Amino acid sequence: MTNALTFAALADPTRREVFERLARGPLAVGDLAQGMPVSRPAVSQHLKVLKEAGLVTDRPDGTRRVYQIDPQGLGQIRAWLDRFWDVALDAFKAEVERAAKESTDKEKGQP
Amino acid sequence: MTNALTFAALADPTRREVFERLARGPLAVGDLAQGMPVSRPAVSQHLKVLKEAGLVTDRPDGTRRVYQIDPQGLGQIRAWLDRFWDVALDAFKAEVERAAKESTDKEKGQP
DNA sequence: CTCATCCGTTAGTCGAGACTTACGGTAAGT
DNA sequence: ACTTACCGTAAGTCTCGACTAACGGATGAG
Repeated sequence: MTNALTFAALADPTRREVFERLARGPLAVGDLAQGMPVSRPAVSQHLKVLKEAGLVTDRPDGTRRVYQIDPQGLGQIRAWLDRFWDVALDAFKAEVERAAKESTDKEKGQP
Repeated sequence: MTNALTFAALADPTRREVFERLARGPLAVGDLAQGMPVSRPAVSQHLKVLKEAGLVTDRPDGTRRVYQIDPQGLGQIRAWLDRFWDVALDAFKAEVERAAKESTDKEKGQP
């Protein structure tokens, strides 16, 4: 159950903002923190969490450090999601039919 | 961006455990809390969060209350995921090529 | 009409984590 | 060599939320 890190990483709004910005293209930490409501070290800490979750990758570029999206983390969530997708739809469909049946029973006065 | 509630809901391990149990079939709160490491009120609070996130639905059954999976919440995440899936793969592919080019440049001594 | 069962809510505690400030370390420019 | 730019990390503060214990409301059985 290693996807715990991935869910925890995407739970924070600031971290999702960082991630969505990186989705538009690779960025250095300074450029990333530019225009964000938090300080640069805060962004750096968030990037560390995202990296440990497999959501981003970093690469040194001189004195700068460029971050970029890593599909691996998204793959984790997608795999988890697909595990429940079909069963969730089936369960919901069954529930709708059950509720409909109960409703008709109520109209006729259930024996 | 209403999916904030969904991500926050799935971030907690206990809540994911509850959700995964419900994926195997509808359950009442007591049966759900049975065998879990937390108290019944804790489970009840978690169910409230999951319900507000659109991940579960509840239905009264006498003095009991049966909870069941709601596909809506999963749909939220899936939609969010699909927004980044293609662009993430493309970005990663471009990065791989860029790294390969840099590697060959280093071997030949980059002009 | 009790009595028992099942559940949600409130009050209160406690630990996790999000943030800032300050610091040290590395690479490029002059 | 010195300075500047850029970044990660350590220390400290503070808010949020996960949890338990206790209470109150609603339903079914006797």
